[in-house]
Amino acid sequence: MEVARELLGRLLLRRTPEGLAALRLTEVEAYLGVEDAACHTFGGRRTERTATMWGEAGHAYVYLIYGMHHCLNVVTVGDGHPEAVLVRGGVAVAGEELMLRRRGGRRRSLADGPGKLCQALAITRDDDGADLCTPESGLWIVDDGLRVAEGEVLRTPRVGVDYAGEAAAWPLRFVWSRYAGGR
DNA sequence: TCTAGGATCGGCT
DNA sequence: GCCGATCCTAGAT
Repeated sequence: MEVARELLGRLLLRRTPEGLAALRLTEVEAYLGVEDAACHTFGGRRTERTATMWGEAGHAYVYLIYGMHHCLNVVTVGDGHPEAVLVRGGVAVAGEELMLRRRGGRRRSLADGPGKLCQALAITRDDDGADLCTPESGLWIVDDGLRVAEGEVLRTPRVGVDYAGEAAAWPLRFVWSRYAGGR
């Protein structure tokens, strides 16, 4: 929850042969590991897919959903505690034209959803395990000093986890209110 | 080996 | 607001 809150306003950068692109994060969700029924590692599940969630904090956990979209997560705790933050949305601060091309010219919904965000940044399963703390990975997060005021942080239940029982109601979705609206 | 279903998106009504 | 696309993953057999 702490990392989710702190990621709002941070920059997610992406370097590929096509060029540099950057998003300022506006929407994230916390997934609290083995005790969270909405989390892929609920109940201690440990599979090939979720292997990176069980690994070192600060790395990317990328998975495919609905057979066609990718979702990017930031692995948090580490040390046997497989928790993560799902990156759900951001606004362009660099490389907007490049991201537009990848998104098929959809300027109004460039990266306001986890699948769209991955498409805009060309993130796939190949990026699973990437070290998000160094530019050398080509996918990394930086703090440029900007801070999102506490009064601008909106908290709601997470999206699409109705099946998760009690956990479905936990207010683990963090949204930068000035960018709320797009889902 | 089989099967059900999913941390979504976009087009259509 | 509804619904189909599309295929991997995980659990059951």
